[in-house]
Amino acid sequence: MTAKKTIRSSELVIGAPLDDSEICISVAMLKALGNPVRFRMVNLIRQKGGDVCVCEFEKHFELKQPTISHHLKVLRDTGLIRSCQKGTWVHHSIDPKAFEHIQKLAG
Amino acid sequence: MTAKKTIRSSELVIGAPLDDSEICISVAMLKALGNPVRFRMVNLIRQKGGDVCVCEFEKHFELKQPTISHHLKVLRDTGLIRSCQKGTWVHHSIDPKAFEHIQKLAG
DNA sequence: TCTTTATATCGATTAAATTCAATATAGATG
DNA sequence: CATCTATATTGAATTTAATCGATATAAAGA
Repeated sequence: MTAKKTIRSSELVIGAPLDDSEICISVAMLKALGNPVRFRMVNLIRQKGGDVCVCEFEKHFELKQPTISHHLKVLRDTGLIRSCQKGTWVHHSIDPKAFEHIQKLAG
Repeated sequence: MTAKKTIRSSELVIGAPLDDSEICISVAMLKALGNPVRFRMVNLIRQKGGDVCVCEFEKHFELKQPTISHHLKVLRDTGLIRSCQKGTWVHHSIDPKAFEHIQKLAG
């Protein structure tokens, strides 16, 4: 269940009459962040100021590479992070729009 | 896995050096909201302005009463809502502190 | 106190998420 | 092009979450 559509930016708050696609995207984001591994990954990227590669995550988490890769994909698919390939490495950074979106929801 | 402890209110943002209990509480909140049923429940309470009873949820969701009750418990245990018994009915309302917390995390 | 009504809990079933070994891919380098 | 290295994908096993029927509890009213 991926959610790649963009959504309107006004009145996007829990409590407003949200349509199904808005709810679907919002829930996907919150669910993605609502996992301890992924939360810590995002925390790490923010601490590092962006551009963290997969091998860096492997150092910080006692998880195998396919698992790291899986979680990064979930974060990417929900729009929380962006990935950019630089040679063999892939650098991951935060997508600020997603966090603005969550802020509005809670606001 | 419940998370009822209160947490410090300064610098509580993803990207700051969060300790385990802060992460645990934050993740529990996000996970609770990251479910379509619970998201819509919170949405409904906010739309109604608070004080929604279980039977009201039963009208809006095609779920049996034990399931509704279960989801409300998850929302209560993570601090997103508060429940207050009035006679036989139980009224549910938002706990604003939880939403401030989420806003800070994303900010 | 007996019954009714609203909500909660328990136990079982089903569905979904997490994890990893094995394998694939794709860029870099010799 | 052969190989090495970083990352992705696949498929299977395990764990966790969602759902519901049955039943319990607790307040209200007859």
